[in-house]
Amino acid sequence: MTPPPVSPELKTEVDQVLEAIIYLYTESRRITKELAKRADLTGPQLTVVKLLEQVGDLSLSELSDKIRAQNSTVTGIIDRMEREGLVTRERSKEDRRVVHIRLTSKGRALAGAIPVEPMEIFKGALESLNAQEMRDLMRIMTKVAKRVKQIVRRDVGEGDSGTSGTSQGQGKEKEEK
Amino acid sequence: MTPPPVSPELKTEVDQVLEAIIYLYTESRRITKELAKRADLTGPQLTVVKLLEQVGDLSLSELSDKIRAQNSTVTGIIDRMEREGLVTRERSKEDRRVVHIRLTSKGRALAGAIPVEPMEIFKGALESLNAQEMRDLMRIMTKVAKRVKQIVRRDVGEGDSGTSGTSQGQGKEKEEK
DNA sequence: CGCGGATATTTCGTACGCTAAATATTCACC
DNA sequence: GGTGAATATTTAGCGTACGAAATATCCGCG
Repeated sequence: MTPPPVSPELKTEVDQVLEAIIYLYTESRRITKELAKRADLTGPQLTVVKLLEQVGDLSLSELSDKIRAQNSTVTGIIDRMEREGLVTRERSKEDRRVVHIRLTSKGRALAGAIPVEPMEIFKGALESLNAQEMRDLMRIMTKVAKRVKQIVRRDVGEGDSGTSGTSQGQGKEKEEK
Repeated sequence: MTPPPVSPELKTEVDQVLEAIIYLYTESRRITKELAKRADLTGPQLTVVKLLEQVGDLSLSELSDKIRAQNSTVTGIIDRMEREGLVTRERSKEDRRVVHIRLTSKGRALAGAIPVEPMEIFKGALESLNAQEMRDLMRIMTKVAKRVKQIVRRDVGEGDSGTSGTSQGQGKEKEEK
C-alpha cells in the first residue's frame, strides 16, 4: 500500500469508515498472498491460475482486463509463470498479434489444490450481513463511489489552473547548511 | 492493484459492494498520484511530505506506522526524497539507533503548495452522506471488518492444520468445483 | 564489566505496477 | 496493393512493497 491513511489520532466517523475500507482492502491482499504462499505462488499468480482454471484460455489483454492491471504488468507476471511452467504462451492463428495464455497441467493441478478463491473469504464476511444491511451497504457504497467520481472529474481531472506552487521543476535545493 | 476481483460476469450484491470498495481504494491511490505528479512527487512521497508538515519530525519507524508500510519500504522512499532534497536524516542524540526524518525548506514549500490531502477528496465524498447513512455505513463496515478478522484468524492465521477447505464460517460456498 | 536479547534501520533479492516507447500485425481505404 | 492509423504485446526505467538477513545500538542482568 501506501498513499492512503496516516493513522489519525482523533477519529471522526469518516476516518473510521476510511480505516475500515483500507483495512478490508489491504487485508484482502494479505489473505491472497497468504493463501498463495502455500502453493509457492504470489498473489497475482494465484489470481491468474484460478481465473484460467475457471474460464479457460485468455489472451494477454483479456487477462489484463480481468485482473485490472496494465498489459505491461501482466507480461511480467506471465513471464515468471511461464518460467515456472505454470502457463504457456501460444500465438493466435487468426490474429498473430494476439497471445493466448494457457494453463499447463502443472498449473491446473496447482489451481485445483487451492480450494477457494481468496476473495471468497472477503465475500464470506459480507455474507454475514443480513439482507437489510446488505441493501444499505450497497446503496451507500454506490453513492459514495459515484460522488468520488464527480469530485475527481471536477477537481483532479485536468488539474493546474491556479496551482501556482507545485512546480519547482528544477529550482534545486540549497537550503540547509 | 491485482489480487482482488476478476471482473465478474454476473454480479451479486456482494460482488457489487466488493467492486465499490475496490474502486474507492484504487481511486484514492490514483488521485494521490495525480495530485502528487503536479509537484513532481510520487504518491507515497506526497503522503510523507504532508504528514511531516502536519506533525513535524518523525523517526523512520513512526513514519512507517503512520503510512502503514514496512521499514524497509520507507527507507527506500526516504532515500529518494533525501536525494531530491525534500527531507534530511538526523541521527537521534538520545538513542543513536533512531533516525529523525525532517522536512527541508524545499520540502516544506512543496507541501505548502499542495492544497489538500489526497484523502480529503475521499472524505468529501463520504461527507456527502446524511447522518443516517453515515451511521449505517460505519456500523456495517465495522461489522464486516470484524468478521473478516475472525475468519482470517481461523482460516489463514496459522496456515495448514486441517484447513483443507478454508471453510467459511457459515457452510457457505460449495457451488463450483 | 560483558553478554545476550531486544530494538531501529538498512541491505538484498524478488515481484508488482505504471508510463512511455518500441515491435509486430492487422485493417481500412484510396 | 501499398500506406498509415489502429491494436496487441513487449521492453525499459522507475518507484514502491515485502520478507529475511545484516548492522548498529541499547538495555538488563549476573
